[in-house]
Amino acid sequence: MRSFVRAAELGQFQHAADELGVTQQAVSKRIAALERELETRLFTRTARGVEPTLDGQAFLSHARSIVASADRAVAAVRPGSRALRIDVLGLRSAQAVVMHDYWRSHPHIDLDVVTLRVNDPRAAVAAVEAGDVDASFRTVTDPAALPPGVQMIHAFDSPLELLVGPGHPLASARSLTPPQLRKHRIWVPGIAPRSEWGEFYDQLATEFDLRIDAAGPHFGDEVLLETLAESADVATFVGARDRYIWPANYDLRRIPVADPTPAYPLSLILPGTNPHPELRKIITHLGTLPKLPEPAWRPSWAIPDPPRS
Amino acid sequence: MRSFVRAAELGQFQHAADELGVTQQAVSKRIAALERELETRLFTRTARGVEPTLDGQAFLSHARSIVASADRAVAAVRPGSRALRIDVLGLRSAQAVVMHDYWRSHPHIDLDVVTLRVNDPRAAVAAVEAGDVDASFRTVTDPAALPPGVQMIHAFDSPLELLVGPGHPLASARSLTPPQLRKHRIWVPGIAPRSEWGEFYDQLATEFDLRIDAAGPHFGDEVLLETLAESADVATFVGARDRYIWPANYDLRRIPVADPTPAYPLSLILPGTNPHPELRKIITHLGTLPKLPEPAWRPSWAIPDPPRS
DNA sequence: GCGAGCCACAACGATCGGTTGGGCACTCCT
DNA sequence: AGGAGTGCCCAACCGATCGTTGTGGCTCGC
Repeated sequence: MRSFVRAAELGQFQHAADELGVTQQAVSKRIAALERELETRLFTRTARGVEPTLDGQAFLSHARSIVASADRAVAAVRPGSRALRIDVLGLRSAQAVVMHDYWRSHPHIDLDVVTLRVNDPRAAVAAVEAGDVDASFRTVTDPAALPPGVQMIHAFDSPLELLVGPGHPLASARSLTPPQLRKHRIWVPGIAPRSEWGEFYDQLATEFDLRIDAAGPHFGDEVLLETLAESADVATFVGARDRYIWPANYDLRRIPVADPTPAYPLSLILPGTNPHPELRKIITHLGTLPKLPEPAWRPSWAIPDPPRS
Repeated sequence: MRSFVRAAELGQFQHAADELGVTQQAVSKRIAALERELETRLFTRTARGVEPTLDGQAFLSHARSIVASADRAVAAVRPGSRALRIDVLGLRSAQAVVMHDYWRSHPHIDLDVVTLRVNDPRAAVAAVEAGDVDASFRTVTDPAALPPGVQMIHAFDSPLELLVGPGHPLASARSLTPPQLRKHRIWVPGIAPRSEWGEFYDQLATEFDLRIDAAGPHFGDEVLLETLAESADVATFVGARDRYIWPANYDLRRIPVADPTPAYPLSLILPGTNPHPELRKIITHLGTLPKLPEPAWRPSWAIPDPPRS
């Protein structure tokens, strides 16, 4: 592939061979193999070199894309000068959506979004400390326990929305207040009791006297959505930015909650010194996200938004 | 690469091997080779399969991009179901810019922009007839001479702008009319006498009594631009959409011409029957381009704009 | 504790990919 | 017109690689 690209750009097999450190015959064989595989002639041979045919021109842009991707791929795992790597809770989470948006507006950044296969935020702290990831969208409820060299900052607030099926009594509401959710069963499966989210829902339930049922195992989003779609009295919470686009969307409705807006405060754990240079831009971008509508409710451990630098 | 992607998606070497039609050992060796090359562990081996490591996750998205590009690359040259292929005069031409804009707003189209290495528009007609390209942004001045099965339609009008260096007497004008260009030498090198562009400039010069000097060989855009930049009495014409971004831009100025606006009418040669399905969308898109400001001047052979369908 | 399932290692044959050497076609220069 | 130079292709050779079969180690579940 590289031989093809360089040969097309330089117009001569010989020059491409010199650049690649092989003989001209090797390049010739590579191109010939490519042409045999594609059953197409990619170059017209002239007296002073080669020129891409129409097929060769069409192939060239894709070939460039391949070698560029290959370079990025090795750069992504090469220690030292590797791509910015950020840990998110899942590819459908608001965190991932925000990072995706950022990537779409900055297409040239070398960004890799990964998910640490751990539940304990302290493992995420260790991963940041060890350099396995450059930053992690997780929250430790006791910031004082952070080891030196690791800091946690406020990322953005994720306001909650109620997700209900078409048969639910609140299905046609345009907006809801927390007191209106009283007596309705809210099911958030797969939330561990002592986790950040468990604490969050505990505080939320206590504050507004809600019935938030965190019990029961989580059999996957499909099961949850199907249950919601068919039930007339079960609802759940999702973040406003969470990605919920399925092939079959079950006709579910997302209803914003306000007065006050309950929001989960997302944090970013990152090294205290020498963060990845691209990370600063992302933090700046996080600061430009729309603010939460006031009044808002946040759990007790929420970090105040730092002054805009 | 495909082995890696499928193994990561399926979570087992065995399943990936079955899909790829090789043995599990072969997949294992491929991954091992990849890991040796990258000097990184891409999977953690568990009792019930494999799971991507952080590096593996980071690598995965790039690997997906590579296989997708590879698939597109072969599709681009596979006869039968191949990508839409359009011939433009050059990658900096207004035609190419318009196609690039179209691609940016329709990223999923499989579009290949190529350049036929011919000067005669009849060769472009033959290429369309033979199916080497799906369409060509060229113009034959006698549409009646088109063979059956090939048609030519109006694409869009490319208004002219004057390109001058900072020392030229017209350099500070915000806009110009054709009569104001009289007595100024306009140099358009590399235009063959009997070609479409030669005819165009002939008619333009006659109409407005201009000094358009098409003589002299064309030594490349760099030479032309450098000449313009250093000369106080030479100017040239460029299309308003032509791409003229060089690392050193020589402080050249583009000055629109109006009252009337001289415009080169760009045509599209395409098969009369069974055009590529994506081509219809592009033709529709061409119809949505901003119209030429009136009054306008076009050469005698300009095709009237067809009624909007 | 034992079988099932999955991955890694070893050995072997076929194929691939590179090199050297030679040849042909074309251009340029004398 | 002829020779030097250049650029690509073909042939022969050889080492590396790739995929196969066979085997062993490991974990999980019954």
